[in-house]
Amino acid sequence: MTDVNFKPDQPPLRQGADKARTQQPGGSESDSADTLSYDLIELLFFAYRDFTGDPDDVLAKYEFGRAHHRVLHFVDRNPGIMVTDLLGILRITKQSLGRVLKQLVDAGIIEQREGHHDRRQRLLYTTDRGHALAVDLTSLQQKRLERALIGLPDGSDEIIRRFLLRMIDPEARPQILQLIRSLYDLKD
Amino acid sequence: MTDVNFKPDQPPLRQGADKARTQQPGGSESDSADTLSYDLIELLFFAYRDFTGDPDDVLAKYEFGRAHHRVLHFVDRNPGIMVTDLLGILRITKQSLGRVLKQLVDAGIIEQREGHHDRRQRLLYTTDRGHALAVDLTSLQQKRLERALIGLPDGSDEIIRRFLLRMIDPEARPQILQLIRSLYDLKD
DNA sequence: AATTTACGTCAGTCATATTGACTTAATTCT
DNA sequence: AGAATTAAGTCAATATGACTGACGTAAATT
Repeated sequence: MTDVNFKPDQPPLRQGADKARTQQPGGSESDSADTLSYDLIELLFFAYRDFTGDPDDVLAKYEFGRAHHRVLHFVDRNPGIMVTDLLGILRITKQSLGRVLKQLVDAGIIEQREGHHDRRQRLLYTTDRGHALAVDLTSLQQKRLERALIGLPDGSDEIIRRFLLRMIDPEARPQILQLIRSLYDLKD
Repeated sequence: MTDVNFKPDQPPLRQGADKARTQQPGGSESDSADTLSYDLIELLFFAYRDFTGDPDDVLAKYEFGRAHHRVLHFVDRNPGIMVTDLLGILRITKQSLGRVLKQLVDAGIIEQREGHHDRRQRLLYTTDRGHALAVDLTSLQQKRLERALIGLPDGSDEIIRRFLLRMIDPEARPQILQLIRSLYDLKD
């Protein structure tokens, strides 16, 4: 067994069923409305966990964490991005970014250059090494996505893209679509 | 503007394009193989962020975090679960769970009862309050999922379920399918 | 009777995030 | 030209959620 610690020889969890509330786990009884369905929620939880797990393993060798990955990813995707814009994408504070960014710069993964027109700016770029690492991490995730998609009916990726886009807060979608340049045409 | 701090009046990010590496962001040039595509990766990132954002806001009022949510969720889903099994699902250590669980117990959200057959066990149950909170959080996420699904072609949810399942490490799938009882029949 | 299991706890550490205040330099506004 | 704003960085303190390693106790299993 890998990591998860189940005991498949025991009755699959839940040995108790004594209290008041009708003891149906995802109970279709006393619940809010028309039977909560948990499957998508839980699938998303586990899928995302494993999705981020691949890069995490590689990053660990560099003594980097997920925060470094996010910064590296968006800098590599947006060469010359301003610190302020990066903060906006990541929705973290300057102070949080500060430490992580410094480590990436010190490690020769990210480079800062003065802005052309605005000399207050420190535009961010990946170095060649940094770009290589970013590509490495991205292709791990890409491979997982490809493996998950093969075997699904034609047009599934389109459906999944639309689904994911619509999971995002409507107000945030325009900016994200802009970020993901390849999807300008995606039907909402 | 909500939260993301873009400047739509500026050229949509990236003002620089000077260095060596062909400055195509997701470069179809020098990259590993057949053009990395970033859209699904980024959609998943933002979708998951907003998906967890709804519960986070509610939990903040209780002074709880995402760790509490995960514990609450899986205890509510598996009434009478053993501490050991919960650790296995969450893939965290006893010590990490300890603090969070204690807070949930102190707040009257989760209840511990001695095992029937095995008196070493502290089986975990949500209290009525805890169950109510769990339902509350779940329905927020459920609503977001429903909003994302309406308008998609028939059978989309099936495709998405299969996709998400296949994003999970193959070794972990059996246990997860067992956890998500409603999906026993899901075609791999 | 010895071993293993379930649970808890003590103590220390780390990574990632937060808030608030303040500085410097550069740009923009009036 | 002077005032206000913006970009970036920094100091200091704090919180959360995770980790390791070690140890203890009670109950079950072998």
